[in-house]
Amino acid sequence: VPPRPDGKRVSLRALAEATSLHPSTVSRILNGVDVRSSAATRARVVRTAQELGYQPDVAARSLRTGRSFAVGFVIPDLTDTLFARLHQGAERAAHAEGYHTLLCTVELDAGLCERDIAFLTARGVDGILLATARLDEPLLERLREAGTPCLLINRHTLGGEPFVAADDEAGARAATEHLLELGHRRIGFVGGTPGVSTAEGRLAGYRAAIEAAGLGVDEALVRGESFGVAPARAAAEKLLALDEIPTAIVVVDDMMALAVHGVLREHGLRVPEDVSVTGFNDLPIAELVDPPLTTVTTQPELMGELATRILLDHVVRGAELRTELLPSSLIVRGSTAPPPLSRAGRG
Amino acid sequence: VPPRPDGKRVSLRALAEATSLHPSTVSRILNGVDVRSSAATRARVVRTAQELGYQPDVAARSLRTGRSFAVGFVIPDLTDTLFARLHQGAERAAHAEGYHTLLCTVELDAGLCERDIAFLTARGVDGILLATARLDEPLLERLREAGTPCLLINRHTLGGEPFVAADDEAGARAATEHLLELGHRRIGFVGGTPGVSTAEGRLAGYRAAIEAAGLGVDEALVRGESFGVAPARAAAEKLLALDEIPTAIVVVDDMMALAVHGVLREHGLRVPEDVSVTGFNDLPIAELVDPPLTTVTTQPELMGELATRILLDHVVRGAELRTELLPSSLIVRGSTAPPPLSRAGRG
DNA sequence: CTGTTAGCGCCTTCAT
DNA sequence: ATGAAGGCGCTAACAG
Repeated sequence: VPPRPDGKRVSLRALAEATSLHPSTVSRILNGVDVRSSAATRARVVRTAQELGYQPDVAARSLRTGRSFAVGFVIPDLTDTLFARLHQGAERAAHAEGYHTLLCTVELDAGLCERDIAFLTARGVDGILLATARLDEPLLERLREAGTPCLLINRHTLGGEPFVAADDEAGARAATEHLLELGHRRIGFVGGTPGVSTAEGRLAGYRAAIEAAGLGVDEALVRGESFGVAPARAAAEKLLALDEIPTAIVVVDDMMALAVHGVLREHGLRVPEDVSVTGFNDLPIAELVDPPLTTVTTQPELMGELATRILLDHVVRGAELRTELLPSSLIVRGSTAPPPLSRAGRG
Repeated sequence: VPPRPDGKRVSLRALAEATSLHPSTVSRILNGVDVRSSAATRARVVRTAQELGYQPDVAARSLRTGRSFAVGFVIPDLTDTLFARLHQGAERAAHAEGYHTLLCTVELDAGLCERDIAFLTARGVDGILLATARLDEPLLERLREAGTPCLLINRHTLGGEPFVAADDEAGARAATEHLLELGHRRIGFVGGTPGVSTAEGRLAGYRAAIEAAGLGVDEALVRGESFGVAPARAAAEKLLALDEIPTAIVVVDDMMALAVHGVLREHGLRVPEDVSVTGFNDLPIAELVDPPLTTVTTQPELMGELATRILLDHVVRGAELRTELLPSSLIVRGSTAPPPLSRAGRG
């Protein structure tokens, strides 16, 4: 006896009896596969299926087809709004194909680990979206062996695996150029975890802009050990301990930018009058704080949606996985202004 | 032929052959059910299971047992950190029992709707955690009929359904009392969506504190049509349009409190010098902004964890669902201070 | 155009 | 203490 207390989920067999057809015929019609039935019976079946509220049993279907109709979504921390937004897009695209996402929460910056692979493969996900990849991700090989397709999202590797991510370099370059145009010449950088493409890409964009302006990169101005509020505060303190402090700081992330702002405040410095600050990701708070934060936006929902579509195109229809680089664009708000010297010069 | 390209997941049968036992024996041993085998063979089976990396096929197991080993988690929007934190706790507790959570994202304040029920029951979840209930939630009856247990989390109904939630009333009362102690007598309230327990409970706490202080509630000071940043701004504008504006505002949510702060700023008012502001939920940004936000904390991870444990105790072991009210506590930060008049009086 | 058959991997009753 | 048998609900080959 099946333990389910209510004995009345309509099965395919019940539907077949109701329509005086064979289960397999009904199955074919409802799945739109091998449709040789007349339009009349087809309509009849579909209608009674709706009337009886037929819902195919996913477990049975999975067992039979070998597909679970789930994609794993490996993410560090939904508490970070960026990842929540990525997931929102992914969920929407998954539902559109009758799929659902299976969340696998991992430690930030730890990459993919055995436990996660076990969790996801045990549930037989048909594919994986990995948002936490490091530049070197040896365990991807394990997934390949297991035959589970994997698409990187948000962060990419150096191994040439397909990914969907924002153009981090262009975003950081735009932010830095914006500061250069305002007249800043001494621009600090508060970065993220080394070995992670978002951190490295944004740093590269910062460097590229500085060098394109004919200025050398002063390595004393490049700080940041890892993502996170505490590291950001530490990095800011180091920048403020310099003999000559920067007049602007490019920060790798919005929350971290707010943390940097906090440290500046503690030192009696005002944003943007004394020091300009830029962030990354355009979190909802960015426009609520004072001053509203100049930042780079990256359309995370779109990214999640696109990545999921690409992955499911592969899983469901056998298309090739492919890489997409999404544009990032600068949003100028109140946290950036000309440097104090040029203001003094003007005044 | 099963479509899975790699033909080599170890099945129970493979394990049986490896141990020269019958599949059913192996099953019994691994599930710890009806254990009549000798300790020796038991150990041998467990060991080889680990060696071969045996993972029971969830689909097959679900089909057979009628359990899906998944609980649905109905949530409005992971972008709101509160819900992300609830989920984090829930996920942890679910994993501890071999369960996973199946996220079902719904519109904020819409309660439970047909589509969500269909989504979750189609996947045969063994239970549902509903974080978006309204005080009147007629569709819960539908779930009862379907035989899917449901535990409310975060918000409760008036129908007496079991829930796990924070003491919203006590939290708002504490915030209001704190303002009263600072000397405020004209305290505004920016509330959330009517018909939702968190909004109503916090409003009730505000009222209770005002009345306990021997003051009458001035209904002109009670504003707010629904949760959200835009409604919060509108409510703040209304409070500032009064002949005599409040010297403090209790806001039903942190993000909304920041929005209110923004409106105050636009009107040339400083927080807390001119107007004090309190929030609710203690989001991570609360301590990063300037001034850091005085708010009420509610341990959302614990709430998610506890609710999941209670639900699974019911699902797995048949325990009764029960209600738990978690304490909320006030965190005093920089956004609250004595009202301007008393400061003038002191000065 | 429709029905028959078989089996996905597992658990559970019943028989040894 | 173990084996045998059956079936959960569905789909995909192969007849008719």
